[in-house]
Order: sequence, then structure tokens, then C-alpha cells
Amino acid sequence: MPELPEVETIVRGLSRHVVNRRIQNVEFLWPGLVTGDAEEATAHLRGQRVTALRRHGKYIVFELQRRRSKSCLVVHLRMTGNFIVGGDPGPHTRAVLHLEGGPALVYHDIRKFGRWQWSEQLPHRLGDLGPEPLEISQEDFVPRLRARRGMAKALLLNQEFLRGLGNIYADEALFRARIHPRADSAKISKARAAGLHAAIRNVLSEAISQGGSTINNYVNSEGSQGYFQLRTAVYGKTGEPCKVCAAPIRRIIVASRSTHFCPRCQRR
DNA sequence: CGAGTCCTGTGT
DNA sequence: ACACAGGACTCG
Repeated sequence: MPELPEVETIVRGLSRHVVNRRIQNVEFLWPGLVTGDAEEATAHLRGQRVTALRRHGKYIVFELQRRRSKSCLVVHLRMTGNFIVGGDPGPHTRAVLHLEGGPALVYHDIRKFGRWQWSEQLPHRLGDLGPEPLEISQEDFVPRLRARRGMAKALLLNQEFLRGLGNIYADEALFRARIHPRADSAKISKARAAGLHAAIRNVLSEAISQGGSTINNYVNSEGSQGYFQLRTAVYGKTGEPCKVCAAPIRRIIVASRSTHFCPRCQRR
């Protein structure tokens, strides 16, 4: 479900409830949630103090410490994972994280795609991720984009290129930059690549300020919804008139994902 | 590259 | 009954 803005919203909402608190207990209601053995993970997590909570692309990293030894709990929400502070467990609750002196974190995940992983060091996978889209400079982004070839949309979805973009914000950024989703990234002009850099920054920061997008059932950690879905220009707007030129928005498949664009504003 | 896989729910 | 869903891995 969540892309960078939704994960950022969740992390901001969770931080004040978890940072500096100690994990009292973890209940895995669906043992497949955690990679490895659930009992072993529970034993490791009990008694750990959460020293920091960070977002790394679409990953949530709980930094942990017990005495001198540091470790971390890495969570990826995938399509339908979510944390609610002090919520009531329901049919889709997969885990409950009990914290000393604070409300429990209830983890829901309808489709069971999300994963929790405990480890002593940051998993290598996180090291393979590309830069944060809101941190990379235009000077670094433009040559990085033009050095790759393949369809622009596929590149934006590739977490090794940039970490955090997903289907909604990839479509919205390409629309704002007037780039066809199937455009070859190597052939995008420097000016247009600079425009894409700005478009990505703008769409992500606007979405964060709106608390992310609530398409189906996403809510933030306090249980309220985001509002950016009301502002999308192309995502989920198939057949509706383009806000700029009034041509009907089209839906095609790119990189095996449903892709929305304006055939007039985004020419190949 | 695309297709299949992991899952469950919703809308047509 | 079927298509589709905010993700990402594995395979051919």
C-alpha cells in the first residue's frame, strides 16, 4: 500500500510513542510475518529499548539497544501493512508490539505481504537501495537518470534507482514533468530530466503535507486518513479529462503495473 | 523485459 | 466469475 509519503506519515506519527520506550512483549498473531522463527524474534525483541525510528525508502527501521548491544527491527508494509497506535486488534491484526509506559502498536496487514525482520545489523538489502528522492541533488539526479536505459516509469519504480517512489507518485511525477511513461530514460533531455527531479520533489513533499494518499483503507498511525488522493492528476483518473489539456487520461500497463498518463501532455 | 508468486478484499 | 489493488522477489 504505502509509498514514501505514507511511510513518512506513519513514522512521524509513531515516533513520539515508541522512541525511548522499551519493548515489553511482541505477539505474532500470524507467525509468517517475521522472517525466521517467530519465537526467536520475540525473545530477541523483548526488553529492547527503541533508540530511534527512521524511514529508509519504504522501510521502517526501529533502532534498538539492550545494554551495549545494538540491533534493529526492519519493517516493510508492502501493499496493506499498517501500524495503529493503541488500536483494537481485529481480524487482520498480524502482530501487537507492547511498549512499557505507552500504548501498544497494533500491526494490521490484510494481504500478509508485509514483513518484519530482526537483525543485529542493517540488512544488506537496505544498502542496495538508491538515494532518498528528497535528498538527491539535481546535479546528481540528471546524469544518474540519463545513464540508464529502459522505460522511465520502470526506472522510477526501481528502488535501486531511487528509494521510496511507488505506482501513484511515479505516475504523478511523470505527468508533471510531461514525460511519457515508456520514454527511454537515456533519451530524456537534460532540461526535462531536471524537470522530473523537481516534479518528484514537489509531488512527494505535497503528499507528505497532505498526510499521504488514502486509496482504499490506508490510515495514519492515529487512525485518520490522508488527502493527497484528492489531488492526483492522473492516478486513478482513467477516462477523465486532463487538468491541463482536457484530453482523456489513458491507462496502460508498464513494468507490469497499471500506468496512468495524458497522451497529449506526455508524448513520446 | 514480462509473467508468476505471495495474499485478501472490493467492485463490476 | 473476473479484474484489480499503494510492492517486490524469482524466474525464463
